[in-house]
Amino acid sequence: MSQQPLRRVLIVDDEPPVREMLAVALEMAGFEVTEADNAATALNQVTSSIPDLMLIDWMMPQVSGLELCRRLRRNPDTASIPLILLTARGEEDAKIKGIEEPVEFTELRLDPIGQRVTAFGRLLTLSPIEYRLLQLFMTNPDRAFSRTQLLDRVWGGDVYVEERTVDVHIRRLRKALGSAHEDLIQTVRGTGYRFSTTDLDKAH
Amino acid sequence: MSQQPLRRVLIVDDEPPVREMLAVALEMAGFEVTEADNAATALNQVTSSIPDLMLIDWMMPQVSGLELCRRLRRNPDTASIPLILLTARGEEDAKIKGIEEPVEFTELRLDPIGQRVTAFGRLLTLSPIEYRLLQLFMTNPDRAFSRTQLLDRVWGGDVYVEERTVDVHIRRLRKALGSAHEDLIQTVRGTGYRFSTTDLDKAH
DNA sequence: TTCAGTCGTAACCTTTTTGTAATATTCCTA
DNA sequence: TAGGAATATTACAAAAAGGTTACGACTGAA
Repeated sequence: MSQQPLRRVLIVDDEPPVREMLAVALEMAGFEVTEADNAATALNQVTSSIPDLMLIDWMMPQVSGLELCRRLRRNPDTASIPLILLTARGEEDAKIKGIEEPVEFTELRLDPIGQRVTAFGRLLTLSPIEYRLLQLFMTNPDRAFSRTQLLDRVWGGDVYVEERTVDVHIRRLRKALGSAHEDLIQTVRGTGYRFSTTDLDKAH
Repeated sequence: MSQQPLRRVLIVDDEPPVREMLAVALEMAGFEVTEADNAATALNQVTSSIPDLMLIDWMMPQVSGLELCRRLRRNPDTASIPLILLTARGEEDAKIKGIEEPVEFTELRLDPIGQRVTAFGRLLTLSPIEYRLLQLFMTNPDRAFSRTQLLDRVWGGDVYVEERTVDVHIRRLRKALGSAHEDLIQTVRGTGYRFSTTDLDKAH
């Protein structure tokens, strides 16, 4: 590799580990890396210094990668930045589709486009955090999340709130879901919470 | 975006949709894209034409992305190609480490993603310590652990608890596993415990 | 500015988990 | 086969974890 004119790369990804991995790989490859953990920060950074390339995570809370691309394209100053959307693999595809397609379990339906949740066809009222929590859960069923993971992925990596605060929001979410669906949010003792419809019979 | 000297990009990914997506994005960004759906093909292509950058999927059947990187680094001709390993998001990391594949022995199944254990398909109720004990055992079958080792690896190195306490938890774990699986947790007299499906003890 | 909706925390309550000690059993070997 | 050592079981009180509720601080819209 003779020259290295493509120097500055801006990575936009809400998940620190992924960002870190990419950053390390790119730095080892000789690039100058800047990071942003959400679309807003990225847009901000871009105005002050135009990178030569942007790596953008498709799935991000609040403003998705796709939306970030649109905004960049809309602005003449940033319209010509080469963009690479980082998508994930196999099981992740479902998650990506999860942005555009409704997810449904046992009459509980989450519509990511309209950002609405219905139970038996009736609209539920969820606060923003409750909605994002539920979206994370429903797009990752049967997966246990620690409180820290939930904070990272629902609140965002840069805020500091008590872990116990998660419990309170779980409580609020359960309450909002109503008796018919509240047990879909299961407690994983010693760890955190999990969304699951398979309530395998307890052996005893 | 004045010049565009970094032209040729080789994408190595076994999944057509992901490859396609990256290819389209890169081509729109002005790059010249070549594709390979496995490590062998990639190595082959690289010898005939050295790309300016390679995007490599970490998780590929047969030869993993990481292994492909090593091979490229080993060869002086390809050692200096900038590489970007495409990893998936958060949860994938754990899978790469191999922690997350479900483990199963004789109808006893432990699912690390959901943090659940089932016996004959029915959910078992395990306390956090019991779960961690079982996970250690099942991921290290046929290996005897001393009480001290168990304390270190399940409780963590910084706590002080009596060694006898391990016995109590083994008892609880066996009980929770039920008669069909309790003997999988074998006592190694004078040493500690072991998880095994083969009962080699009888010989002497 | 007011009002309703959200949030994060602290406080308090309930349930589960855990560590130990005390007591039974089982093993081995003298 | 008896005795001592190593485990298995049980019971229980303390500690930890999670559930709930209440409340003050914010935020935005009216």
